[in-house]
Amino acid sequence: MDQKCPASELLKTLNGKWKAQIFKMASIGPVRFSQILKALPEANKQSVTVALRELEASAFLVRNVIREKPLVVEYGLTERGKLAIALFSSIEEMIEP
Amino acid sequence: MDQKCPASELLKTLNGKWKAQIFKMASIGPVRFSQILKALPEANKQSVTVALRELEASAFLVRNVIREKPLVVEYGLTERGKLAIALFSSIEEMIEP
DNA sequence: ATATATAGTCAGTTTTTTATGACTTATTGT
DNA sequence: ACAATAAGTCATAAAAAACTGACTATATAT
Repeated sequence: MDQKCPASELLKTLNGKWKAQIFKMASIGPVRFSQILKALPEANKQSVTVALRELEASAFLVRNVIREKPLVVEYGLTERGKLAIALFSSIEEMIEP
Repeated sequence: MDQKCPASELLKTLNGKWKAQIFKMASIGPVRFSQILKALPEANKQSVTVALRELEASAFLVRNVIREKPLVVEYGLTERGKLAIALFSSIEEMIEP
């Protein structure tokens, strides 16, 4: 595998089945895992987990453990994540009427 | 399969192994199939074909037959394609230094 | 006559991405 | 005591994307 195109790689981490929706939710405020699953009933757990891990790894989201026992976790946008939101907005503007 | 997120779908058609590079080439001027293959030696024919078909289907590129016999074809950006170029530029600006 | 270039197509395999269902640890509610 | 909620993990299966190599047709160049 050989991409070597930074824009492509970035686009790839931004792309993925539920990522746009996750960004949309996170743009309002920090989101929890269960909250995402409830909001996206068609999404499956594993895919959401993977999406969150990837977005965290690329510094778009921060994982924040609110309370251990019982485990409560929140995912919030980083500054970079906010840039991604702007990107999604211009993508939405590209959608034809 | 159920996406129902227009932004996601648009992002998906923009994403794909050689699409960013194809856009970059087309931003300079109309490109030919063989030109793309030469510029991207690691790319494979089939993938490039599929990418071109998808970008054409989503109205980012126009296929233009210059001469039949011998067959010469050019792919150029549409207005929508130019919007995509702008999008790629802002993606590039997101890449960390 | 043979090779090269044009722009692909086709069948088949490999790789990557998504999805499924069961299971985990700990807490709160009834 | 029992069910539900929280945030996942794990092995596996199915679906989508990418790759491989051979092949097509027409034309120009050697």
